[in-house]
Amino acid sequence: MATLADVARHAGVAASTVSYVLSGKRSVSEATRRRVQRSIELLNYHPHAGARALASSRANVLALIVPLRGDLYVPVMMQIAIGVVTTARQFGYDVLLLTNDEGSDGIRRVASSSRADAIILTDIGMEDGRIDAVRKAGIDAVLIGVPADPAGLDCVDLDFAEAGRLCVEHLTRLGHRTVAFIGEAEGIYRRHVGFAERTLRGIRAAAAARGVDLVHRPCEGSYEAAAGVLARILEERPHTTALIVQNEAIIPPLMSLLRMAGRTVPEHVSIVALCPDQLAEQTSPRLTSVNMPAQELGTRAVDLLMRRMNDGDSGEVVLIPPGLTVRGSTAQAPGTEEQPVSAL
Amino acid sequence: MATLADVARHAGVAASTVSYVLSGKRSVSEATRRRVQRSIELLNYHPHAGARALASSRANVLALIVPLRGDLYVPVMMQIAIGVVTTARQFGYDVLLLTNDEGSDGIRRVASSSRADAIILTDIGMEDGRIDAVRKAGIDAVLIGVPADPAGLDCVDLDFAEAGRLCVEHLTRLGHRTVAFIGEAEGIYRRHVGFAERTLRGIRAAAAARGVDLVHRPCEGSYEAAAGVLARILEERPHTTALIVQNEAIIPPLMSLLRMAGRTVPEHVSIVALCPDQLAEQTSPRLTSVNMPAQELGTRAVDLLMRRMNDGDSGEVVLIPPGLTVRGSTAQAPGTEEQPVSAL
DNA sequence: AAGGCCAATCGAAGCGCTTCGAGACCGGGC
DNA sequence: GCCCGGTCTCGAAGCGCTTCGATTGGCCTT
Repeated sequence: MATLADVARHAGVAASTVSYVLSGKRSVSEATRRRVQRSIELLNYHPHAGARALASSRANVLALIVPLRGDLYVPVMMQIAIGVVTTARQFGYDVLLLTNDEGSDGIRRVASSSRADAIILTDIGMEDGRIDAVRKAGIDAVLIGVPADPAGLDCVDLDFAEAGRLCVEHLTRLGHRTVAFIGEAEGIYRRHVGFAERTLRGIRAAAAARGVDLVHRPCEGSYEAAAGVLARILEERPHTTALIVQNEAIIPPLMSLLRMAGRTVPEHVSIVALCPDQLAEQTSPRLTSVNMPAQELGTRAVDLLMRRMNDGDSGEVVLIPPGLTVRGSTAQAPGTEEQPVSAL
Repeated sequence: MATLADVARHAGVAASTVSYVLSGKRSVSEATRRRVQRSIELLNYHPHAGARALASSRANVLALIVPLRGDLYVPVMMQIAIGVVTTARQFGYDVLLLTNDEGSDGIRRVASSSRADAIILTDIGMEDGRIDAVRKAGIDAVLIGVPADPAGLDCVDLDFAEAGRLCVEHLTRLGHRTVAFIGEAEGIYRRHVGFAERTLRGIRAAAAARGVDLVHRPCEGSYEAAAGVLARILEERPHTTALIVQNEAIIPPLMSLLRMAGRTVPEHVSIVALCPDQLAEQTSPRLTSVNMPAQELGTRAVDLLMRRMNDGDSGEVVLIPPGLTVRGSTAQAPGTEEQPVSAL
C-alpha cells in the first residue's frame, strides 16, 4: 500500500507538497499539482484514514444513533439513515451506526475516542438523557426530533403540530364534527417521545378551535389492538365519521376491519393518515395523508451539522412544513353539504 | 483530553506499560496494573481511535453495505443492521454504514484508506460485481446472501430453497394440487438476486416432485399490482386453492382482495408467506409462514467475519435452516380429506 | 541596483499509540 | 557463588499524515 512519502518520492517533491495538493490548503503550481496527481494515480495512493485523523484531529466521521427496537417506524428510520449517509458522503464524511442500547455510553465512547466528529441523534424524548451526555462530551450534535427545551441545540423535525392541525382542518372542511385520533402505542406517550406529543397537541388545539368532538386512542401495532380500538370507538361514539391515524402499521388492518363492519371508506368513514407517501399509495382507496419526509430529515440533519461545525452556527430548530395530499380516503361527511369555497 | 502519556506519568510507569495493561499482550504485575487502572479512571482516559489505527494498522471497524432503495425488504435490512451492530460491539468493533450507490468504489475507498478492517455485503446478486472489488481490495468480507459461485467466499443466508420446499410440502400435505407462487417484483428476478431465484427453484423442484400444478407470478409492491396478479390467477386458474407469497408488502392487500372476491382464507384459499414472524402475527387470520430470521443473519455474519479474521478460516457458506410455523391461513384443501399421518 | 513582496516549496516537528529488543531483578539449580 | 530462565518494565523507533515556520526565486518598485 502506497504512502504519502512514496508519492512524494515518485513525484520528486516534499511530502508536505503532496499533502497540500490533496487538501488545497496552500497554493501549489499547476505543473507540480499535475505531476503529483499523476503519481497518486500511478501508485494508486489512498490516504490512511487513521493517520489523517491523528494528525488533523478530525476523523471525518459522523455517528448516527438509531433506536434498537426493530418494530417502531422502521421504514422511516431506514430512510433517515439513507438520507444521512448519502448527504454525509457529499461532504466527505462516513457514517458510524450506533444503536441505542449503548445509550449515553455510546456517545461518550465515540466522542472521547475521537472516532466521530459529530453525532446525529434520533428518537428524541421530551426530556432526553442523551442530550446531557452530548453536552458533557463536548461534541457537536444534531437531533432529529425536538426535546422539551431545545435551547442551544440544533434540531430538525417535521412540524408535527402543524401536521395535526392540517388533518383536522381538512376534515372540518369536509363537514366532519366527530373525529377519532388513533395514535401511536401507549408506550410512546409514556416515554414522552416528542413527535407523538406534538401531533396530539396540534390535533387537540385545532379540534378545540373548531369545535370538533375529538377522542384520542393510543394503539399498538397488532391486528387485535386495531380491532379493539376501532370496536370501542364505534361503540362508544357511533357518530364518528372520521379517523386520523398515526401508527402506520395498523392502517391495512383498520381498513379491512372497517370493510367488515360494513363501513366503507370514504363514504361512511374518512381516514387521514400521517405516514410516508409511499405507504399512502399502497392501499385502496389511496390514503389522504400528511407526508413523512424521512429522507429529507436525514439530509437536513447533516446540512445543519456541517453548518454548525464549519460556521459555528448553532441553536437552530428546523421544522419542515408538512403537506397534506388529498387522495381517496376522505370525503364529505355523510349528511353534510359541501361548503361554498368563500366560507372556508 | 488525556493521552496515554498523561496516564503513564500519573501512574509513574512507561507509556508502553500502560499500553500493555490496556491490551493484555504482555504480563503486567497486579500492583502496576491496578495503579494504571486507577490513573486511567482518574484522568478519564480514552485511547484515541485514530492513533490506535495508525500504530496497530487495525481500525476496529466493520463496514456494512446496504441497498439504497428504500422500498425493498426494508424491515429486514434494518433488522440485519441491528444484528450486525450489536454483535460487532461485543467484539469491540464499530460499524460504518455505506449505501450501495457508492457501489464498488465504496469498497475500494474503505479498504484502501484502512477505514474498515472488513466488509459485510448485503443484497447479493448471483453474479455480483462487488465480489471482484472485494477480492482486488484484499479485504476480508462476508456476504449476506449467496452468489452463483461462492468458492472461497464466506456467506450467510437463510436456506431459501429449503424454505420454498417447506411451503410446498405443507400445502401438499393439506391436499392442495393447484398452487400459485406470488413472488418478488419482476426487477428482482431480472437482477438475479440470489434469494429470489433460490426460493423459486426450491418451490419448482418440490412442486415437480409432488406433481403439484404450479404457476409463478412476480408482483410489485403496490395494491394495483397485487390486484392485477390475483385477478389473473383466479381467472386463468380458477381451481387454485393455495398461494405462496414472498413479497411481504402485498400481503395485506392480497387478503382484503380475496375477501372482496368472496374467497375466504383459509376455507377457500390457503396462504403461506415467506416473511418475518412479526408480520405474520399482524394479520387476521395470522399467517402460516416461513420465518425470515433477519437479525440472526446479521449476528452470524459478524461471527463468521471474526472467525475469518482471527482464525484465518474462510470459504464457509452458512445456510440457516428455515422453519415453517403453522398459523391460521392454511387449511385442508376444499374437497379433500385429511391424510392419515402414516401416508405422509 | 537594492529592497520588498508574493508564490511555491521544503524540512522538521509532532499527533497518540503499538511493538520490539533489551535491561533489571529474582529465585532455583549446580 | 555463579549462571540460567522467568517475569516485569523501560525506551526508542516507528505508523502515515498535517501543519507551521523558513527558504528560495522571480518580479515589481523605487
